[in-house]
Amino acid sequence: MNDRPGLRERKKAKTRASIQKEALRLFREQGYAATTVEQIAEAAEVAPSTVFRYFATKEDLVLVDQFPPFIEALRALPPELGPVSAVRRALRAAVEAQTPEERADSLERERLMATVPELWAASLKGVTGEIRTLQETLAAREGREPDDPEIRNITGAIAGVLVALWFAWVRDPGMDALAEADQALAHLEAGLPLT
Amino acid sequence: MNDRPGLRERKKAKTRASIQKEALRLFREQGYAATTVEQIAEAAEVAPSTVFRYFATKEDLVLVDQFPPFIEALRALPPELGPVSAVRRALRAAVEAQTPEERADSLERERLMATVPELWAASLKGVTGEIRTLQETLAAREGREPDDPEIRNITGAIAGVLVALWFAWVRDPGMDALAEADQALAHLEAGLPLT
DNA sequence: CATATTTTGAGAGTAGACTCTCATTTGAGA
DNA sequence: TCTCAAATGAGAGTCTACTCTCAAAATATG
Repeated sequence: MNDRPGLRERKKAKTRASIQKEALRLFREQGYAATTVEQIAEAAEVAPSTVFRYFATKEDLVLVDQFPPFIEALRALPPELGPVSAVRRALRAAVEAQTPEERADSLERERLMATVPELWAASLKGVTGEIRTLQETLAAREGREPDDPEIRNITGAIAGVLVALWFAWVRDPGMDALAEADQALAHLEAGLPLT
Repeated sequence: MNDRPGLRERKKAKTRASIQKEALRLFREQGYAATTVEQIAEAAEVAPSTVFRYFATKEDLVLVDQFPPFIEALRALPPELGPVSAVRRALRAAVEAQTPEERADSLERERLMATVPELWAASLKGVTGEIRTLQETLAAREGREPDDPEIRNITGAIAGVLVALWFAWVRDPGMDALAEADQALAHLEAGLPLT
């Protein structure tokens, strides 16, 4: 009847974290495809079969959910706000809710994913699901069907603008991603004028 | 000195087409992952190793470049047109230049690519390059740098809207993809109002 | 301490994409 | 028809993600 997880649970969490950490390091250093599960197991000092006990597939070693906080922030915003404006605020809120450490970590991970084609590819299944969720959430805010073409276009445009920014950021890591994202969404909200 | 390719070349083209055709049929009927190269070889009445002589990887059986015609159409349009409007016309021009057969074929292919995560992932490297090309082309039309944030946003929004439509179309193959694309771009051009 | 449960390691096994080799066939050209 | 080069078939072989089994080790519990 102990709140604190027992030794067994703590050890499991540690093992899991260690496997994932080593995997990401190897992926970064030598590429996704070129890294075998065996190497990961060895680096994490664990048997290969243990890796599969923690992560069903190799791809799962990369996938992480940072999306729910954003969606929750979005759902919490009043529906009077337009979709783009709401996304803008939710994004800011979600980022600001992270500790600096979490933020650095997720930036590194995003960077890794965008840099290594195999990883970007591997994360794709998740990304499309996330965009679909965004679409459904925006639709709900406006009291429309998720497949409403206008909602679909807006969702697509938001995602497209952010992904384009993501790629630009990868080429120039110096930029302030959050500020740029805010500006980009503002530009989108204004109807994408060429000034 | 015959213009017409010799028997050998014609046979090769035929074999290649036959392999690809059977592969697409099997993918459609029983799924991509569930179809083995061996089955494809058998259906095309060819040895498995022959399949790999024509297509370096299983993924290559699906991937195709239809992008250049579109970009050329875009480059040919007068720069007075706004970016979105130009893309709209170029898209229409590129599609209309296809024979009905080519069109049906590429729709089928697109469908497979959007449906099967491995393929969508495999085509990703190409897609990102294409979007970059689009961005550069639009920038040139406007006399701007390719990395101009406004150009980047517009390019991202166009791509996002079209990709969102693509996915909607996959869920509902009945829709007229070209007409919908035209409408979606018109909506984008109007600033994505919610009516 | 003793027993029950969970987790792990070791390793054998499967499937399927992809490679290589070599003998055989087939079309090209004189 | 004869010779040469290219294409093919047959099949053995590799690589790696992923599965399964079972016994040993670690941990929980009384």
